[in-house]
Amino acid sequence: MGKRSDAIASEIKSWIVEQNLTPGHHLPQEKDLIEYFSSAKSTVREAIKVLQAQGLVTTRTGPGGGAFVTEIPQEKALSLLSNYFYFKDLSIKDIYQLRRQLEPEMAASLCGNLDAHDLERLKTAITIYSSPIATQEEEYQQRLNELVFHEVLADLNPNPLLSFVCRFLLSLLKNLDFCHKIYQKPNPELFDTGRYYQMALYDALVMKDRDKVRHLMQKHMLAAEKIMLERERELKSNLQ
Amino acid sequence: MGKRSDAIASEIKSWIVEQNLTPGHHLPQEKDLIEYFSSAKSTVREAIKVLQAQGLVTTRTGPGGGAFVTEIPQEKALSLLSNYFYFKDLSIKDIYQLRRQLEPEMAASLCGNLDAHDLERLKTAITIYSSPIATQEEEYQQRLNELVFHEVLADLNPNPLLSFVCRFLLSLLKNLDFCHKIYQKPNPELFDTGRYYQMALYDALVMKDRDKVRHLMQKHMLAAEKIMLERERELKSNLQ
DNA sequence: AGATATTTGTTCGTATGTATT
DNA sequence: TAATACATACGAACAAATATC
Repeated sequence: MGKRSDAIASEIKSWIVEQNLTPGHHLPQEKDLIEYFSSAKSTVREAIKVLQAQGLVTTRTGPGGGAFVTEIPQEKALSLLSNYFYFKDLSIKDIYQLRRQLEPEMAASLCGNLDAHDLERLKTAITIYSSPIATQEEEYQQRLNELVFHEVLADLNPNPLLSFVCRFLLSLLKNLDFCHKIYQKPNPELFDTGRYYQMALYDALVMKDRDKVRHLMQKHMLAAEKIMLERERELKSNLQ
Repeated sequence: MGKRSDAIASEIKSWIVEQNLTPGHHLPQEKDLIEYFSSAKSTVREAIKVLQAQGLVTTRTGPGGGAFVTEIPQEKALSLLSNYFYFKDLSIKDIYQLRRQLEPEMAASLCGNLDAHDLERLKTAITIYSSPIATQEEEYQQRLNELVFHEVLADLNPNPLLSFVCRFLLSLLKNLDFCHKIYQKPNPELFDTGRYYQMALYDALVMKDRDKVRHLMQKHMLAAEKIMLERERELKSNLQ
């Protein structure tokens, strides 16, 4: 891979680590990079574009503008990672094998570390999806709102790794084609058990009963997986 | 974000999903893309460069060349994701909170699904790091070889998600700055317990004793975490 | 508020490198 | 070996965005 622009991109990237550049630092301007690498404008621009596509830098026009080192937004990282799994053909079983392990740990580790405001966020996340359903479109929205509770839990967790992986699993449930189809069908069973567990989890979090939180989330995940697997089976048999 | 090249990149990306293009499909040639988007050469090239940086396409020169849809290599996905955590300041605790949950599940789910060849791979992974240590440099190599066993386990696992996350945790242990430092110091305790657990795990996998596998890996992770946390503490106090 | 200067973004034409036939 | 088809690199002119006065 002797491509010049790629070489420039990786050299600039190694600047960032070697000089310990932090978000906000600005890289040399285009014209200086052109001179430094003695390359053409387009070539340098392609190099910057690579870094931009990976989320490492952002650019601004105008005086004082240029390319700035940036902290990759979570959304960007989620979308970059989902590309990797696009051709991997994930199943409900695959996703829940991780959720079963991680969601209980995440909820438990949060126990006792939530202030009143955090608990309030969780409460509103639950109420969002308690409202009655009118149209078919709202049906699907309810399925998504069901996940909001878990998204809030992930947001509140101080472990960036755990938080990210859980959010990624949630994004798969939201965006994966077959999950999309599963969620589009009415699913009162999933709705009822989901709501029950979320309310019970909220109470246990208020009580700071860590073991109960963990245990409830384990049961919640097992129940959700069971229902989702059934829907997945139905979906597959309908296709044949 | 009204940038033309980004808009072109995301339109091409949506072609890939809408037309269900699979790895190997080739996109229109540069000149056709230029015509289709009625944009300049450099602009279209920057768009392709974005997709390339994200691993979605690769390009080839020469007749029959062009941009081809590709399956993102695992290495590429690992490196893209590690960018996200570069500024996140992860700790041993963060990493092991996930390893504690996932490694036992991974090993257990493998139990009974390994053929003779797979077991052979595991065995050689263990023996790699049993050889005696001569130089200081080999000391560090030994620390890395210790992880090879877990990498093989991840490779063998049929769940792409579980496999990827475990590999990512391993790549953090290898590449993160402070882990690097921890691993550079002699650590006979980590070495001995590691080797003990890996051999015990191998035996349990041969015996297809799933509960024992899970239990051993849980203890292995707890032991490793304990030692790593101590080293991390030492390192931090040395810096002050 | 408006003009200006600065910096990235886009255009276009040309030349070079590389793999296929 | 030569011809062809394609990406890659070059460079100068122009457009758009934005901070400053």
